Amino acid sequence: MLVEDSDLVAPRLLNALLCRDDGRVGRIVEVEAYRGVDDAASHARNGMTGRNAPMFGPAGHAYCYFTYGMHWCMNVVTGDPGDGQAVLIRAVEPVAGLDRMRPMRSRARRDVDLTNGPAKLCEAMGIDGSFDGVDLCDTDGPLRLMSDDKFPPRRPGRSTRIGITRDVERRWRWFVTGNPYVSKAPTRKGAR
DNA sequence: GGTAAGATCAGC
DNA sequence: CTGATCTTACCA
Repeated sequence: MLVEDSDLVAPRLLNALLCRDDGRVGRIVEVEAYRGVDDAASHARNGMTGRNAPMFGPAGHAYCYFTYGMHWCMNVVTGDPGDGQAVLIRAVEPVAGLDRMRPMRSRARRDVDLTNGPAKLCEAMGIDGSFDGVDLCDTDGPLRLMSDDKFPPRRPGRSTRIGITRDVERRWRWFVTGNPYVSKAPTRKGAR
């Protein structure tokens, strides 16, 4: 069920739980789909490389990458092996383990700044390169994707993707409308 | 071997 | 709006 095109999986990951083995838990409130080798904005656009190899592996595993010389971001691989499809987790709402997150994000004065961005949530939850490729469905793993009784929103907010320079018109970003942890207010263009 | 750009963030 | 900071990937 996770093995599908990333733009179909992405909105369904909203309200799912990202869980660390130490009790830190975040509810996913913002995602972006990167659709593989045909997506000019994706890290997979030029095929498999050393860095993006996990994107071409099995669905349900993590793809973590280092960028701008200082930040880690994480994706959920969604396609069949060889597809290169993944969903970037752009924001979560902390629901447990806040006391462990705050020390990791000492620059964040307000709790809302703990996890309202793709690199911020990784810093808060301690996600780095050592999580690259881990199976998010492994119940004994260090990082897990889970669901509870809170279903994905029936009508999620939607907009163009953030921070990219190619294929900027596609509306492959989804978020929980009104959630304070969403990283950016929807851009006028392409927002709803 | 050199280099440009990068799925970001914080501070001015 | 700009600086930080450095890995990756592409090109010669």
